[in-house]
Amino acid sequence: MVSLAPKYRPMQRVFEALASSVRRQILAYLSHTELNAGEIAARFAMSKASISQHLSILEAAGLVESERRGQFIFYRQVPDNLVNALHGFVQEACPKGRPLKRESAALAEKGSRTDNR
Amino acid sequence: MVSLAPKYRPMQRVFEALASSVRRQILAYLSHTELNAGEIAARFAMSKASISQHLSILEAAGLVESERRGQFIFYRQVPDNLVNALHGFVQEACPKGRPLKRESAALAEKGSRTDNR
DNA sequence: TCGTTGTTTAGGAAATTTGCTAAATATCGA
DNA sequence: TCGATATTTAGCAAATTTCCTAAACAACGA
Repeated sequence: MVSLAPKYRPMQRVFEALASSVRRQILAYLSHTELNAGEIAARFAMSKASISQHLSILEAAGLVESERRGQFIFYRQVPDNLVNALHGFVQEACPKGRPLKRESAALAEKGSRTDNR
Repeated sequence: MVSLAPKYRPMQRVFEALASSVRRQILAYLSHTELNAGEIAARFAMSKASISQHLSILEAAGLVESERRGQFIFYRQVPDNLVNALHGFVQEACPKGRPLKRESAALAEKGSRTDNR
């Protein structure tokens, strides 16, 4: 009988955000550069309104942040947050001795734990 | 205009599987040991039928595998698959120069790429 | 073989997600 | 200030997810 984490916990929001391939693709675009909402929307066969909604979900999950500059609103990844969330998860869910687990453990050792779980 | 990956692609199934906190918790339980369906269900305030459904989603995503031994059906994590899926994702979606990214790149260098993307 | 235990499948209701169009808000440039 | 451009918010329909109960299936032990 585990008491499950409430829905609003950071970890939950992150994984819900990552469940959509559209949102994962947006994150991939933002891994190289920042882009404004229109530039992002132009890369999908979907209305701007829908992309805007996806962006707000990514933002609520703490994975991206936005900044208005003049007429445009630019989006960029929040550094570390995605890594930290995945790291926290891998910590609990990956079998011991697996590569990513070992790497994450090493990472944890070094400090800099923001603990997104 | 990106052509999004079809829904049945491994990566998509993995992230859909991870979107549920129940399923992530199951993975966490299975990281230490294998458990039969009843033992897993006993840890949640939820019907056995529902847990069975969650298990089948995890199995369809390739994250766990099951084996009947007599009266019981045992579940265990499929080694590497979770790590590989996350690794593939991090590869595309995490900003360059971030810790996990560098670690993953090093991992990729070593070969053993199953490429779950 | 029968009854019991372990697990899944079937069917359905409630909640959530996803996409759309239309309308609202914000900024720019003339 | 007006009109055009950029983006979000509102409201809604369709699809999906999640959980439940009841029934079916599988294996054990007497």
